[in-house]
Amino acid sequence: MMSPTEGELSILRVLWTGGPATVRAVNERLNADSDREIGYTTTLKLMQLMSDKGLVNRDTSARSHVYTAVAGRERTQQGLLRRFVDATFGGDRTQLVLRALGEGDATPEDLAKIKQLIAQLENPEDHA
Amino acid sequence: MMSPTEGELSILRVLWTGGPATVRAVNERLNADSDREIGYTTTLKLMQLMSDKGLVNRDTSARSHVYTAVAGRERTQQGLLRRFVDATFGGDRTQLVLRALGEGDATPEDLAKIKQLIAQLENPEDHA
DNA sequence: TTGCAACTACGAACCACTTCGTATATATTT
DNA sequence: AAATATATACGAAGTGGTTCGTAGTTGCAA
Repeated sequence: MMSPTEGELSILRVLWTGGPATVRAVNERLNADSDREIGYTTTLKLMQLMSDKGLVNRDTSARSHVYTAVAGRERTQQGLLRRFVDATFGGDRTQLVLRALGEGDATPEDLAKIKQLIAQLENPEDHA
Repeated sequence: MMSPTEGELSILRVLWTGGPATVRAVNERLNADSDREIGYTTTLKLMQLMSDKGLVNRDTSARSHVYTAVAGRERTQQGLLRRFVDATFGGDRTQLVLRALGEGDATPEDLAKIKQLIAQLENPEDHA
């Protein structure tokens, strides 16, 4: 599965969180979230290309086509993460984590979640 | 400070780890690390552009110019990380961390380092 | 039924990045 | 001194992504 570009990713995020949607719905959501005004046909074109690439599925039975994300959220994020950590941290994932936590605005809840995962990784049998 | 592109980043990584270097040295290091053969003039051009952008400093006193990274490693990585986490995880840094750790190949040493940082974040006064 | 609104299709321009060829200058070797 | 190797400079093309205008179609409302 090919990695989405930034523009494609912003559309996938809409479909991941809100479920299947029309071009208009996606475009409005996109414009609601960002300051930049994005033209309707721009979103349309992008979603058509995504359909060609197989990133989304397109239901053409109604006049307004309904698009559904095909690319899985976790798989896609994993793929992008790998590329990013290779390019920016030379593949060292721990460096990435340290840098991400180092910004200092993680909440106690965030830290708790992370600690819990670490505990699981250290003692797999406790949670198998 | 502007964010470097992927190509620029690969050059910065060489300068960060090895210190100031000539175009030839950087190009050889680049080719040693990757399978793709990168032309000498390609590296040259890229480094010239980086000099124009202020990402690197250029010492032209010798015939072979010597380049030094200007963009700081940590700052640059922070900037790229921010963009990435915004685009891919909607700005949720904790999601990024969980995903990064979830791949499952972190060593006990990695986990220890991360735990230590978390401890510091939870009890700042112990390390102030 | 006539006109207006909303939809899809698609070409084309634009932009940033990358890559390399070629020209030219400078050092080094024979 | 001539030939060779190595540098920089720079134009130009290729690529991928984004953006939008315009044309054509379909539904809906007056």
